[in-house]
Amino acid sequence: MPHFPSEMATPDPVERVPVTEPSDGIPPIGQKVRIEEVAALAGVSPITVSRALRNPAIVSEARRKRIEEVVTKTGYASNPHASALKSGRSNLVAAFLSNITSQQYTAAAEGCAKVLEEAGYHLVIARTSYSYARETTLIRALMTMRPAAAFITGVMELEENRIFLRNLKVPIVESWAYASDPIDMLVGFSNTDGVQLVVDHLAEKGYRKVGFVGRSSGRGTIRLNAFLKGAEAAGIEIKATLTVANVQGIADGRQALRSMLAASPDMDAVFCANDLLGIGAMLEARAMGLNIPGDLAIVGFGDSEVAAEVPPGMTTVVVDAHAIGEKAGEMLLARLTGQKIERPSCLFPVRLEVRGSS
Amino acid sequence: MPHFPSEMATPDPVERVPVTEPSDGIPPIGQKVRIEEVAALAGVSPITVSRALRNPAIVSEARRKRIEEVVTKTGYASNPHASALKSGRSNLVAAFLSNITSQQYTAAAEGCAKVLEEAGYHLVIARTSYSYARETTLIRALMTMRPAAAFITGVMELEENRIFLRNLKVPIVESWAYASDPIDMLVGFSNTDGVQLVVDHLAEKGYRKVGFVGRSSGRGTIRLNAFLKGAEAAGIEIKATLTVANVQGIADGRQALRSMLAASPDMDAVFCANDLLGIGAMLEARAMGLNIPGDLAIVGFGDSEVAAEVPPGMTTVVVDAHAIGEKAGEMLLARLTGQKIERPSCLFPVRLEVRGSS
DNA sequence: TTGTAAGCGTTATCAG
DNA sequence: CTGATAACGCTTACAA
Repeated sequence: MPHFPSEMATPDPVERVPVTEPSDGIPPIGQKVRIEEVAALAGVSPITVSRALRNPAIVSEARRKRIEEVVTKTGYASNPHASALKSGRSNLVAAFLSNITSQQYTAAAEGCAKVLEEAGYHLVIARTSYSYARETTLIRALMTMRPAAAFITGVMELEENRIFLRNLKVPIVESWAYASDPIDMLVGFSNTDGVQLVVDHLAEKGYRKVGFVGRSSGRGTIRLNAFLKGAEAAGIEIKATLTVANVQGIADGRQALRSMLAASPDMDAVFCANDLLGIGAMLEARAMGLNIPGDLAIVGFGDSEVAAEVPPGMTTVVVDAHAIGEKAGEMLLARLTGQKIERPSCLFPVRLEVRGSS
Repeated sequence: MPHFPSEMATPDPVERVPVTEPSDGIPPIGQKVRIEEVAALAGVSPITVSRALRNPAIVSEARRKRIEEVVTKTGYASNPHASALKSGRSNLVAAFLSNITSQQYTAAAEGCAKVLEEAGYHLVIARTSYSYARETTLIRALMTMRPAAAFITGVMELEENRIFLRNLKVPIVESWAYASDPIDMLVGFSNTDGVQLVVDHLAEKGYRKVGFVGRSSGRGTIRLNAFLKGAEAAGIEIKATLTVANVQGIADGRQALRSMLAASPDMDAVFCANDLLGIGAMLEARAMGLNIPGDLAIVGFGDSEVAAEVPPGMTTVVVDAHAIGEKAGEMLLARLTGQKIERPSCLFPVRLEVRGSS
């Protein structure tokens, strides 16, 4: 239970940094300047200031310089709401993450935000994956902000929302899967191929009685189906499949492994459709005294930070989430700056990182 | 290297959900209605619609009902930019995270976003911790959006920015430390007390030759200093301290442990100022064949998901990041709805979760 | 290349 | 409790 300060808690000596640096570049802070004043000081009209700021090339060298000086001196920053109101487009970019605490998605958001921020855009992050109704409400709410673009970590499933987003005519990047008909653009990888790498690897190593743990919706289904199909073709017997509803934590992985082994003690390998499940499975297997990979091989999907670190190292399909986010940011930016995108889809190749667990 | 689609990649069969549900509540999507039209349809003036939406109590029952009907029917959503332009305040809340990929901070952001979204606010997340110059630029940029409030995962250090934020007169919650003079409000815990719990625990268990791994800036300093001071008082000898600059990953923890053990092989315990470092240290210690806690005890700070799972379980100071975020959201909301906050600081008690590693 | 005029959609203000 | 009026600060459209 939180409480209010009392003599019971010791204050932390927080270090404060006084303003020491000479104001080298950083404009004075805390003012409220309008474009009109900048214009007056620079001896031009407001619209010229506006142009100098958003499209310097079309303003004469001399005036541009003068304007820039005044902007720096006054610390002018344009009011994004006024700008958005008039132009119908803001400097916000909407990011829809199905899970805001997922390392993978936040890594992607981080990459995307970094690229966009350099161009003056800001990411508004929203969490979607609770229910379709909530997702719909959320998209509507965010889109009233007239974001300049949108980034979706995943593929929008609800047709109604796809249509809505498409109609907005803003650049949109979906991601994380190789969907054939993106709303607009796509930065993804083939889950199907990633899973196939796993199947091939397991087959080659001689594993024949395998289990599957994964989520039961969205991409979870893709990975499950790809696995079932691939395993059949490779002559691998599926001893057990276990899908967890919406969670993907380490604890779920532990639990899943325990259940599956109870039902099918003779499994020789388990494929976990994401790394956290895989790590849970590895920890549980070791706790049960199993030898990895001797008694049981374990393979994950996603290459989270821990995968390489959990002994003996978890074999996993590598997905560079940060790079996906960066690429998404670049594609959005290209569109926003009027460049033609010749290919609306960018695919990252999938790769299996083989480690000690298989 | 990303590439563009070719025959090499297999498309994923992405499941699409058609619009089947009857439009129960969810208004039709994709329209562009203005307040004027709603007013006309309801037979009132635009300002009455505005009032009915933002302060229903001051509009007569009859008109309010009529307006609500029209709003539902038309799917009207007010333009937040026009609103923000006129009123000088938006429905955005700025969140400054020093690290957007930290589980702890995103968990807090998640909690905060959840609370705020129920009241119609949206979190704009920005990453601050690169340099003071960047932080300053970022704050300026975000604040031009006239956010209704701000949430900071940490305590703002730069005095210049503190003053700027305070002058904006919007509700602000700092967090994650017990600072004595917050900009506005605070939801935190005493790092000093948390570290003291660790010191007491180590002393009680008989560890006398300990090492410290942590970050060298911000809260890192607080934890380091508290540890040095506490250890001295408890008669514990500090064999080694190692601070890493800005990273806090598992790999850093491994590296740090190796360096420290090389320099001081007789350490009997290590305190890691965050869990990821601690987990790295544990994995490395085990890889080196050390027995935990027999040869070496390890204690972390933060209670990340993995702490409990890495065998034999890592002792750590528990910080409920999600709850901190929720509480922050509630305090901001209270202020935004005009409630008086009697106490500007809310502290969460600290607790040591003792597990197998010590 | 620059400027003028007008208005984006809402809400503050003040009068009824 | 309701309405008329006038902005909020910027950028589009058009003219020079």
